[in-house]
Amino acid sequence: MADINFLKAPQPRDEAVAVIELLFFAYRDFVSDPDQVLADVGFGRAHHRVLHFVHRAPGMSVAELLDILKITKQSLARVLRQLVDGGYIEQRTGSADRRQRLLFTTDRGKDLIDRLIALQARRIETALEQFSADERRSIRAFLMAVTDESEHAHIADRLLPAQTSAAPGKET
Amino acid sequence: MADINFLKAPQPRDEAVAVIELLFFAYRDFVSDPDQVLADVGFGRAHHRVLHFVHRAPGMSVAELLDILKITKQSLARVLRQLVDGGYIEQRTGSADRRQRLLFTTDRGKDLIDRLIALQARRIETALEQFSADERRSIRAFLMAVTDESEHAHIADRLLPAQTSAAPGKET
DNA sequence: AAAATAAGTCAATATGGCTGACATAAATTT
DNA sequence: AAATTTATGTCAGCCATATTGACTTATTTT
Repeated sequence: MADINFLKAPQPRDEAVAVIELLFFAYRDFVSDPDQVLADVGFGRAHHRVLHFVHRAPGMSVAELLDILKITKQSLARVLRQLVDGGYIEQRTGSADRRQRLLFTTDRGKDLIDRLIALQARRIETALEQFSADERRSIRAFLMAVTDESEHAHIADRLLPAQTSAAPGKET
Repeated sequence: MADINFLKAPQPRDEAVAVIELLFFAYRDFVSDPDQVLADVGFGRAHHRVLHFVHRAPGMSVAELLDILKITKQSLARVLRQLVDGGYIEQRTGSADRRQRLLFTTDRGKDLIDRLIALQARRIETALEQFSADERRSIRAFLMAVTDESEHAHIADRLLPAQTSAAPGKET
């Protein structure tokens, strides 16, 4: 077997470097899954990211989206415009704060993002199959730990509950 | 605590979506660590990636590097030229195949990549601290499983042995 | 009324990627 | 030996995504 070495218990720095590279390879391959579907509708990965997060947290403001993506509003502008013009995303004036433009996916947007998520989820589900519930918990906890501490509350509050709330009665 | 939900055991699709997002956040933050250092020398993330992999597998050919990065030679050209012109990477004609230009980091290149790796490794080491050796093995195995199957031999052969061989006598 | 905020826009620029075409040298095949 | 293939480099043009900076409009907060 060629892939035995990475399973060894290496020195801390070596282990970190291995994980750095594994993160690169994993990310490189998993973000490329939707490329063909995106190209067919004339979109890129930036459109995918916007659609994904709007879908996952419907009604989010533009400012919140910018904060998740960590890009400037000028960068978002073109991509969001194309998504709105193409009928994938809808903007509604906020009721509490009428300055806000709250973002929602349309049926068309939902159809597209569902197809994109299916491609990536298949890869992730397959990768997770070999692990126990505890091991999967560790994997999720590790990825969270790699993320900036300051983002944790953000992520847990706005994104992850949206998914666990779909499976109620499943406490701790 | 706000970040309890992601630790729950969710439905397969929900779990996959959570992991997709966690991968996005983890990658987003960990690749940004070296940005300031890179900007100081006038380089970007593309230079970092090239320097990293050349450093980790000294003497690799241009073709091998392209295969790892999954970009075209025209995309690599400018970045590699700047690294060579700046004295960070050295090209030597292959002895077995004189068409090849084998790539090596110079002392200058090693100094820079060492600083960049230190930044990312600190983040990864900190994230790994809370996990046992078995859990860490699972984390590495998961990231490998997310990567295309066809890349496994490549990664294990060319990259990871270079790091475990640096700590000899540390078997299993 | 004044100041701050949310969003949008215009303009210029940088980075990193792409395709296509072509050139050179060296290795391999016939 | 000639023809072909391979490894690399290069020119030219283009596209997608991102940046900074300046400014506008509508709305909310002070």
